[in-house]
Amino acid sequence: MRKITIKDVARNAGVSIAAVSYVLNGKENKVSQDTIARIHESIKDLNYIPNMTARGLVKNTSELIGVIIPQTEDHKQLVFENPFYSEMISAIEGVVRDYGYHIILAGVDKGKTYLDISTSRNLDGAIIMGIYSEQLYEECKLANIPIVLIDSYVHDNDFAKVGIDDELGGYLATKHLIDNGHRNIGLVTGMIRKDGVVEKRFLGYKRALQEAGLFYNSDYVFENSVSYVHGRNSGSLIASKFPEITAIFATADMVAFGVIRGIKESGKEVPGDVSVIGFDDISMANIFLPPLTTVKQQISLKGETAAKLLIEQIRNKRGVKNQGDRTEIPLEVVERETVRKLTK
Amino acid sequence: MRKITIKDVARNAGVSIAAVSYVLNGKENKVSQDTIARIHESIKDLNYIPNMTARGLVKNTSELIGVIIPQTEDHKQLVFENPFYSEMISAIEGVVRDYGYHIILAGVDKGKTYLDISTSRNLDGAIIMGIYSEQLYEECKLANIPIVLIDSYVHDNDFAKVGIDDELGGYLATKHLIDNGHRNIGLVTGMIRKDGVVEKRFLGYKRALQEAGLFYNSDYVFENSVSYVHGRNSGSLIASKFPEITAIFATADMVAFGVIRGIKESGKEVPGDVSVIGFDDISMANIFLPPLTTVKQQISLKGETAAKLLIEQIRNKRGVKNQGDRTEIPLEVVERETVRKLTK
DNA sequence: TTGTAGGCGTTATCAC
DNA sequence: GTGATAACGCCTACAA
Repeated sequence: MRKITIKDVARNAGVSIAAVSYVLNGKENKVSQDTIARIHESIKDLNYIPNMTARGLVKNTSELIGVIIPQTEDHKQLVFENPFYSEMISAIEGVVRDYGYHIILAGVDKGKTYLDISTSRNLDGAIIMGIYSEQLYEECKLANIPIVLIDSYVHDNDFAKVGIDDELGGYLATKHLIDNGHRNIGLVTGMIRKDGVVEKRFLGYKRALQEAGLFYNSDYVFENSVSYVHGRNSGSLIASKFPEITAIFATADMVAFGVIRGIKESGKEVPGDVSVIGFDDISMANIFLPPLTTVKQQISLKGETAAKLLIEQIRNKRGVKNQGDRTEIPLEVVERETVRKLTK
Repeated sequence: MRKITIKDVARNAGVSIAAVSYVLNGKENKVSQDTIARIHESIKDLNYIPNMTARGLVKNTSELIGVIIPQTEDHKQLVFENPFYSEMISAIEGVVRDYGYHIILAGVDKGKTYLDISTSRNLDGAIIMGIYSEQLYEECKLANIPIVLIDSYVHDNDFAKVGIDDELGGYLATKHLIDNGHRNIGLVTGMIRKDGVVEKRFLGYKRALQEAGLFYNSDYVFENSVSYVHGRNSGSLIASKFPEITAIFATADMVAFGVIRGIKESGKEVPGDVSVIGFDDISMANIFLPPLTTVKQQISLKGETAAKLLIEQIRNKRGVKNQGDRTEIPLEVVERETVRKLTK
């Protein structure tokens, strides 16, 4: 069963190839009403579907958008265990589809894989989630396509960025704890890297402490991977060795889940003995028991925004150059059941 | 900055275009060692990256694999909130990448979108997750590319299928409850559709009941969407109106989470008052508190298997036609803390 | 308004 | 061994 091409519809409609191409591309003013009708009919008859590959070759576009995702180090699997990413991708796919694009999902290995996929697939644009090496950013520039970075603080005007005010988020979380009467507040977090979201949250944590006249104690920060197990380890460590800590700010919900587990395993209660606040508000946060108090970032909105920004850039290719702005999605703490008000 | 092509490489190396193409495609026996070396050097020099689009046009392949995902009805968002899918996609992406393919992620709207994407993008193959209408399957056949269905029981030898023995899973879950002394066992589940996974699990539930000489009571099955909220509603309903029910089989972990929440909200305990067993063993199952007893399907393995099967089919295009086999991933119940042994 | 023809980057067939 | 050159399916001047 041969694939049917523009030629077939041309023949079937008794017109030229060019005519078909015209109506396919909306240049209908170049074609008579009669021809248009005949062509449309043929298209329907033959069930013709344009070949994007061929089109892409000549128009030098692909209607394809790359979504690049962090790689877990060990597994060479996408970091999908964290539902955070799935929610965002889902959102991205939604808007992108509305505009007629499709998504290519790809992890990036070591080496220059990114540039590879970008140019070999002729991507129209890309969304990059999470933080990467400088090298990746350099590659991206070479690729020379619109790119929007999610959650990156890289100082570079070549990329549009969407994210949140992580410093504020850290501040909000910590302040919420302070407002509830807590004074010795632990921080359980992933690696604090320069210009990473985690660092900002950490900074917010310190600011809230300082503003409240509280002493920042570096013994109270438990820094490791942003993972459930790290949370769990830290939780039990805190519960057993740091009885003075009455509240914990975990810089990701997944970590918070671990913290709570660890605490409970050490025979203490949340929020009875120690309060916990998370970060992200992934959908599990409200499903977990007890429901997690956390600072909510609107994950879907973030994805949508990134997608829209990207498409805008793609469409305005010739237009104004992107300014490197960072558009920020609002934040709010949502109170559920893991933070207790300290009376006394 | 013009994109550099095979032509540039040829010129730079002082050889013909054909020669370059040869070494690019491993037909090195047709080219002298010297030429090969010069070409490789030029490639590196110029940082040449082949254009898959052009290649695809002539070879009529794309090295692209479609991953089609169910659509939630309301939101037009991928059904990604269920981490189940993310885990699988992650697995798929991993193996597919190893073989040099990329993944196009797409939800399918109403209408014939699937065929569209498949032929317009010239997909080399596709993986379809979940259950769809007959119409979709018909479309797929028209597309005429290798397709593997995940979790489908469609009677059709044109597709390879990978899944699990859902009937057995349902049986195992229910039997586990029975073995722990429970006699009045509720079933909380998504819609029971003919040939759907849920129906099979339902059948397994009934078989276990029957085998144990237990009465099947249709009042005890709570059928609605496979969602957290449905679980929650059913949980509280059961806890308040069906005190005789001491155990519940929820046909998905997400539902089980809801059930547990509902039960607790009605002032009862899990597993103290009522036991709950889930299905899937998504990663949250072990993170949830209490850790969920559930029947584990190896989600990643399922994705990997599907991907490998598909690639095999793609590679053997000329070879044996797929037999429509359904390869099944083993199942096991993993005991955690939501099922209590009834002594009485 | 319509059709012809060149070209997008590659591959592959044939001569040389 | 090597190199023209005709496809692949489509778009778009340009000419008719």
